[in-house]
Amino acid sequence: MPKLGMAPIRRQQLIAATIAVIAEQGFSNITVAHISRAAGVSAGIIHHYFGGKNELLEAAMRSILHDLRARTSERLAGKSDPRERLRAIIDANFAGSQFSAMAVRAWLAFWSQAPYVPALDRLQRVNAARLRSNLCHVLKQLLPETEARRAATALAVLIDGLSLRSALEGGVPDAETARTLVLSHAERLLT
Amino acid sequence: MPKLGMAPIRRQQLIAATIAVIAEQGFSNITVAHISRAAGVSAGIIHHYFGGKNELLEAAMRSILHDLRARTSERLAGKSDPRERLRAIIDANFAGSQFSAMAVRAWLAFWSQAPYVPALDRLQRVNAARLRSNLCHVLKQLLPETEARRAATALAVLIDGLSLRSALEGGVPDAETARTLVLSHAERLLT
Amino acid sequence: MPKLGMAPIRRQQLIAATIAVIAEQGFSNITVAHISRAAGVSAGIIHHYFGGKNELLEAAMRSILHDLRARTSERLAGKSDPRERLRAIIDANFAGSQFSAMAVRAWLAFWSQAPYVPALDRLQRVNAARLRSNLCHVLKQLLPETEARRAATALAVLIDGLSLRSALEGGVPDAETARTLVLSHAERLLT
Amino acid sequence: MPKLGMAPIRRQQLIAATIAVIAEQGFSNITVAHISRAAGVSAGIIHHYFGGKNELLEAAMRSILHDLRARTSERLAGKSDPRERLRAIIDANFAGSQFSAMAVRAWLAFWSQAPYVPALDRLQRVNAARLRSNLCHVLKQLLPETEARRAATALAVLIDGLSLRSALEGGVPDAETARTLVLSHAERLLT
DNA sequence: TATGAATGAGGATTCATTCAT
DNA sequence: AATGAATGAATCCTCATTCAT
Repeated sequence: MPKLGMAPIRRQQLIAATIAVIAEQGFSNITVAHISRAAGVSAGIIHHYFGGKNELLEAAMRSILHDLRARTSERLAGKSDPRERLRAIIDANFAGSQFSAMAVRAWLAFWSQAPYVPALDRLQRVNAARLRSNLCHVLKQLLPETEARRAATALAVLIDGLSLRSALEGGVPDAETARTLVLSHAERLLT
Repeated sequence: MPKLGMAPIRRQQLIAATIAVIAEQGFSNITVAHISRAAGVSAGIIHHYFGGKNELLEAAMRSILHDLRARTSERLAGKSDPRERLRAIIDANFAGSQFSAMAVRAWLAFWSQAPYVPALDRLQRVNAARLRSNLCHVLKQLLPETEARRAATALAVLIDGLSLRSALEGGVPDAETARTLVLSHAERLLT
Repeated sequence: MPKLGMAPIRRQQLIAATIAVIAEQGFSNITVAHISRAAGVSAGIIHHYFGGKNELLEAAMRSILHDLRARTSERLAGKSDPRERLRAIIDANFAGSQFSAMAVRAWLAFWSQAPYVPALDRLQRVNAARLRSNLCHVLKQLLPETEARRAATALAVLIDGLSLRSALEGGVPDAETARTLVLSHAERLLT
Repeated sequence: MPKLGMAPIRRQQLIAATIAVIAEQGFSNITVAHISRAAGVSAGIIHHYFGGKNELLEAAMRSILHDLRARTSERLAGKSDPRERLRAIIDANFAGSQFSAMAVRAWLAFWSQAPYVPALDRLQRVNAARLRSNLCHVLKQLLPETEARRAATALAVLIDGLSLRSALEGGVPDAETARTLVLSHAERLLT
């Protein structure tokens, strides 16, 4: 049932299906057939809209990253107190879809591929740099520069480590505990 | 040229080649052809010694884990001071081949597959539990139980997070910095 | 923007695009997408006007043959001297678009398909028969019948061989040399 | 039934099947499935031995050209009289498998592809140059150089044109008539 | 023990064609 | 009349696995 202006809808549909399938089957086992079936469309349409499997995968990772970024901006908006801003950054990484079971699995999948796929690697690096820069910026208002930088690295590593652990343990991730762990570490760094 | 007693040698050869190839190409891109070429043998031999690709993969992960365990025991041997023991555990995770560029890449690859392959999942869980248990055991001698458990989790997450980051950044991992980061965090937890 | 009386225009547009694309990409590599893009229209329209890819291909070959026939009639018109008529036939085959780089490539493409596509085969045979009959008719005025028939065959073969060579060599075909070669051969046959 | 040293046999088998299938189905319609079925093997083996469809196609054309070259050398061997040598060259082009129905069809197919496939183009050009050079060399012993060169071109064009015609007409090619036509033309050029 | 030949299932991709708008 | 969305069949290719030698 061909309609006009389906492009953005289908693209979004396919990206969502891709993330779901990656989370469910892992990166090495996904096929365009799986994805298209999950999206309720034919396999050929993926090439129509994305040009190929790799491009779809890249678009999916980009979408996840975009969501994270949007969530961070949103939570940061209107806050000026450094501690509040720190909390906002951490929360953005452990809330909503980001920390859902599906999202962490997809994260893990993309991480595992990034070293071998330049396009994914770029995205991963940009994202890592952004997280660290966000943390660093806030921490500089609370700590001396050298300290701030070290603390930013430590927090970023904790955040990634928790995502990883969550993906590996399965089930619904315990966002609350995760947040507490990072925040308590942050507090310790600030005193 | 059939020789007697080749089994353990060949098995070791193939496992080493597997880890090397995984580190170099990632998990989704390896083939038995790659592995056997890297090992300098024919493709068929893999089935002779391991029964199939999956079994070889499992053996490779088991081998990595075995190495880590051996290294930990070795460093722990003869030490009774809790702080020294803590340091030994951390060092075992960031030293020698374990933290080499190849090993972290292989780790990441196995992590990404574990949720979808029961055999790998078991290994991953056993390993994670052992690390936490090791840390917990030591920390209980320095902190109240609840605190100790929380601290063990935090340190384990940091260790995994650093491996992940190291795999993603490429190049030779900075084991020194990694160790420092974890140890300084540990110190903070103990005071 | 639907317009009335577009049919002949669109058909011509598509046929021209088809010939251009065949010349540029060869027969095995053309797609309706290529052709429609070259014609600046959508892919679906081809089926609207021609019913399918094969029919369009047939129409394109028919168009080339039609041009050749028109050119021959034109040059033959008003000439009664046998030698002049012979020259006219030859010239028609090596002049204008017929012998252009594009046309010879298209010819070659159709030749290569003809044995496997009845519709194209018919066209090819009709054309070959017409050339031979034209030549034979003229030559009979200059030579005994048996000789004439043999000479007609030789000239037809030379003409086809030159088209082939020209298609294979690429670049702008040297129509002048081609004409000279055939005409000098013709002269030799007549003396 | 895997055996050792099958490589050359299988390669030859597959090349023969390729030529047969091209002759039977044309270039645009052949698939690796057709070829492998004709050779009585599986489709995968083509990639094992040739790396891919294109490489097999190239090998097939190379094989045809190699045969022609061998046949020419063979017929030329031990002949020193220019007219005899000329006859030998022509005969090599119209005899045996070369002029069989299958071979001319395959020739036509390769011709049609050459302009779009560099590897085939190279082969085609080398072959054309060799034919012309062979003819030229002989004719220089019978005619002044300029004449000889022109005559070589004319004979080469006739030979190609006859192959083309033969492919288009189908059935068993009339090698006898072809040879007569070229030879009579040659005689005329020499007097 | 070890190899290389061979297979066949499965995957990505291409593409002519159909059809609602 | 014309488009672009959508399909599904067909094609090339990959690869784990099997097996005779």
